[in-house]
Amino acid sequence: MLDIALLRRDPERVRESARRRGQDSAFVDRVLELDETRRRALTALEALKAEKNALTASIARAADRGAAARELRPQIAALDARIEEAASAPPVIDAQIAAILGDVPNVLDPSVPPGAGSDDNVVLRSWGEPRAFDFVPKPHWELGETLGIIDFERAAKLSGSRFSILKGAGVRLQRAIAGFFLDRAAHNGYTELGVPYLVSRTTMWSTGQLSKFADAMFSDPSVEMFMIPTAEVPLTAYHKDEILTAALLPLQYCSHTACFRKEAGAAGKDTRGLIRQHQFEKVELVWLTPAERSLDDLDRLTAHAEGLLQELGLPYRTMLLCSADVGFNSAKTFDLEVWLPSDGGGYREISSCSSCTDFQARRSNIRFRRDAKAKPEFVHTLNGSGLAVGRTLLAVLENYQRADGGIDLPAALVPFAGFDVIAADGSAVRS
RNA sequence: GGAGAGGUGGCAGAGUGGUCGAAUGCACUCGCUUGGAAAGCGAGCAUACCGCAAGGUAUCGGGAGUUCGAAUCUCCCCCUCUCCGCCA
Repeated sequence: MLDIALLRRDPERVRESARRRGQDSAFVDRVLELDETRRRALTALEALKAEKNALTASIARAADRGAAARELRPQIAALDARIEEAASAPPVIDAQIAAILGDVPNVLDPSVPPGAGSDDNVVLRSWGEPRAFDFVPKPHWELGETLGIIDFERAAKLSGSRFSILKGAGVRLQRAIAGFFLDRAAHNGYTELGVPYLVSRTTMWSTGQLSKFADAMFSDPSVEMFMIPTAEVPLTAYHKDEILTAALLPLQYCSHTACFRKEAGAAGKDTRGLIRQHQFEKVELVWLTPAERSLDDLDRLTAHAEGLLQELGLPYRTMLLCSADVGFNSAKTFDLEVWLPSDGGGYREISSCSSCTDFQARRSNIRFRRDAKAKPEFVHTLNGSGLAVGRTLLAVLENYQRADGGIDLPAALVPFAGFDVIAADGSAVRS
């Protein structure tokens, strides 16, 4: 949520950000108008309340309270009527402002390049050479089915489309990937949390997933619980309603969770394979940090995610998302796209690293004090995948496939997997 | 699911109808003291909103009510804890 003070102080900055996102900026004037009305109504109401409080206090001070109360009752009753009338407006206006502001995306960082869509994202850097194959590389779903380590058919039988069942070496490899990510996260200073996969409506709202994205999430309305679309939600909201001390910052958390998404808007896209599933695993990295460190720490977080791809020897490129492609919560986002050799080759998103500035912290009410006497300030929240586990699995399968259909594991995964080859018959082999 | 207890400032914990935004302790900040430190002493120390300011308004889990007046009384809801039941 934006600070309404920012709209008062610098409305043009908010308008410009909205325009750069390709969105209507008319809400700025609407909110400012409501705000003006609200303040006038509030001042009037508070004056009446002050008047009443003064009368009440005089009763408390009177020698004979009963007599004083009887004497002042008509005056107070008259004030009560005016107060009741004056009190009706502010909450209504507050709700109107909150409803508008709650659906306004974060203000973009100045360094975000202009653009109209994902084609305008900027390639910042590339790492690694895509491997030259002396055979036609297969897509991972073919590899997985041939090896007998991914079973889409039976998953569809159990749950429908966009589900998969990993088996044997496949699920062991997935577990190794997650273990590798968590191990590196620990080395990079992240504290691992085992978090709930179901969270309340309030929590979802406080990290910006609601109310705009309710359609994208699985939920149980009977208990008002939502299945997390990413561990960003519980990790970011972990310190909800807390006032932290500056010495604690920056805080770094990571978690390996399943994630659940309806993918309602992606009908017909990526219908084959592991790319787009209703349920997938991810290791998420989250920072809480002071404003002045926000962008530097975003670079650190991104470097941590990139380091994983480098250790795995997976070629990737780092994209700076353009103004139209930056998500609702984010002020600035880097996407990491991993090289997939199948289908002629191409880059696919495997991590998205964002600074949400104080946008989520304001919704979550997460603050800190610079020193004992300082006023609490909102922290900045950063998040990024480190990395998407399912997509890493398919990237490993495709990039490390052999002509015979077997897979050579990248060296970094071997200690976590306990094997270094998936043989052509699907068996895990330690050579 | 049943029964009970409880939710007060950064923390602990008083407060059961008025002068209570809230005792006290801890933590923290500043000062005195000291060669320095500890102890001791003194002062300060919740949040949000409105206002140039003085100041005002609201907030004791959330909401509604009683009352001239509610942290305190009533009702509803939420959460936590304990015991019982059930269960991976």
